[in-house]
Amino acid sequence: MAVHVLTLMAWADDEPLKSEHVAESVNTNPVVIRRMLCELAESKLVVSQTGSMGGSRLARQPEEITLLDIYQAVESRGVFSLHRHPPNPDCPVGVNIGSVLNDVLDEVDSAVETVLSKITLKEAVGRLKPCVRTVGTTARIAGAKTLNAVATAKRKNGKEHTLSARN
Amino acid sequence: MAVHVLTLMAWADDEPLKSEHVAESVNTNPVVIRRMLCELAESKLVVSQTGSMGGSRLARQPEEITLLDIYQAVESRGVFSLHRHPPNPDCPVGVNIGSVLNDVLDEVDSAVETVLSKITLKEAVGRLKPCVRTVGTTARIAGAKTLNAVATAKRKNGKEHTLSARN
DNA sequence: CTAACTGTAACTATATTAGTTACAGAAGAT
DNA sequence: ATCTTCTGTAACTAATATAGTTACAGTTAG
Repeated sequence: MAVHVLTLMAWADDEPLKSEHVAESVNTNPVVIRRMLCELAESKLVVSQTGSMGGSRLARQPEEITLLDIYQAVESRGVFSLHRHPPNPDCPVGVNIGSVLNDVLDEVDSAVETVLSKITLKEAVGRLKPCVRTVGTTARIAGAKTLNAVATAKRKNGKEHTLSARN
Repeated sequence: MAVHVLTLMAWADDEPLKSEHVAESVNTNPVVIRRMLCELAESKLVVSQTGSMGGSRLARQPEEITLLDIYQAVESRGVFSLHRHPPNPDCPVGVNIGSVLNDVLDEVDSAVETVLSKITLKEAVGRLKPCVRTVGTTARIAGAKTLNAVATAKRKNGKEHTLSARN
C-alpha cells in the first residue's frame, strides 16, 4: 500500500497531495493514509505540510527512492517470524533450532532486500505508464489535478469491499 | 515451526515421533502439531501412523527435503500480500498499480524460493549438531528415546509463555 | 478570523493464527 | 474381543495484528 501511495506522489510530480485524495485512490480512510505518511516522513521519504493548502510530496526524486527504502520504512518485522513461544530448552533440538532458523531468516531477508533495492519508484511509475497511456494523454498532463477530480467524482458513491492487501 | 518439527524427525532418524512429544519440544499443543503434520502429509513430506505405537516420520530422506518444500507445504500466501480492498478503479494509478505490484511480488517470491530451495533438512540438522555436541554425545546416540525422556520430564512443570514465532 | 489541512489519540471492527476440548476411528497388546 | 494408545478433525475460545472510525488539537493560507 505504501508503494501505491508513493507512486501516486511520484506520478503527481511534486504537487502536494491531500491525504483525503490519496485515500480515495487507495480506497481507504484518510487517517490510515496519514498514519502511513507519518512513518514515511520519519524515514525521510516524504515531507508533509500542515494547514490549508497543505499535503504531502516526495522528499527526494523518484529515482532516489527504492522499494527497499519503502519496505524498511513501513514494515517492522522481517519476512518470517520465529516461534510465538520459545521452544523447550530441555530438548537438544529445541535449544538450538532458534539460532539455526535465525541464520536462515537472515539469508531470506537479505535476498528480499536485494530484489527490492533494485527497483526505484521511478521504475515503478515507468511500469505503470504504458497502461495509463491507453486511457489518454490528458491524464498524464493533468497530474495532481486529475487525482483531485477523481476523488470528487468518487465521493458520491457508496462503499464497497472485496479483496485483500498490505502493500 | 514446521522446520522445527521436521528437524526433530530428521534428528530422530526414522523413529516415529508422537505428536505429544513433538509438542513438548516445540512448546505447544499436540493438536497444533497434528494439524501441521496433516498439511505436511498432504505434501508428502511426512507419513503418519494411527493407533497405538503410532506416530510420524519423514516420508523422504532429510537430504531430499528442502526448506522450500516445507515452506510451500505450510505457507498459503506469498511473502507479502496486496491491498485488502481493491484500489479505486477510477484513478489512473489505482487501476494499474495492482499488476505492477504483482510483478514485484513475483520477483520477491522467487528470490525467497531460491534461497530456501538451497537448504535441505539434512543441512539444517548439520547446523544444529555442533551445538548439540556440547551437551554430550549420549543425546545424539539416544535419538527418539531422548525426546521421549525430555517430554516425560517436562510434563510435571507448569506452563510458561514468552516470545513470538511462525516457523 | 476562518477554512482547510495534518498529526494523533482512543476506540471499534475484522481477520488470522494459536490454543483448547472433545471425540471418532485405527492398530498394537493382552 | 476389548483395552489402551495413538492420529484426524471439528468446534470453539483466545490472542494478536492491522484496518477503519471518530474526534479533536494544532498549523497555515487567505
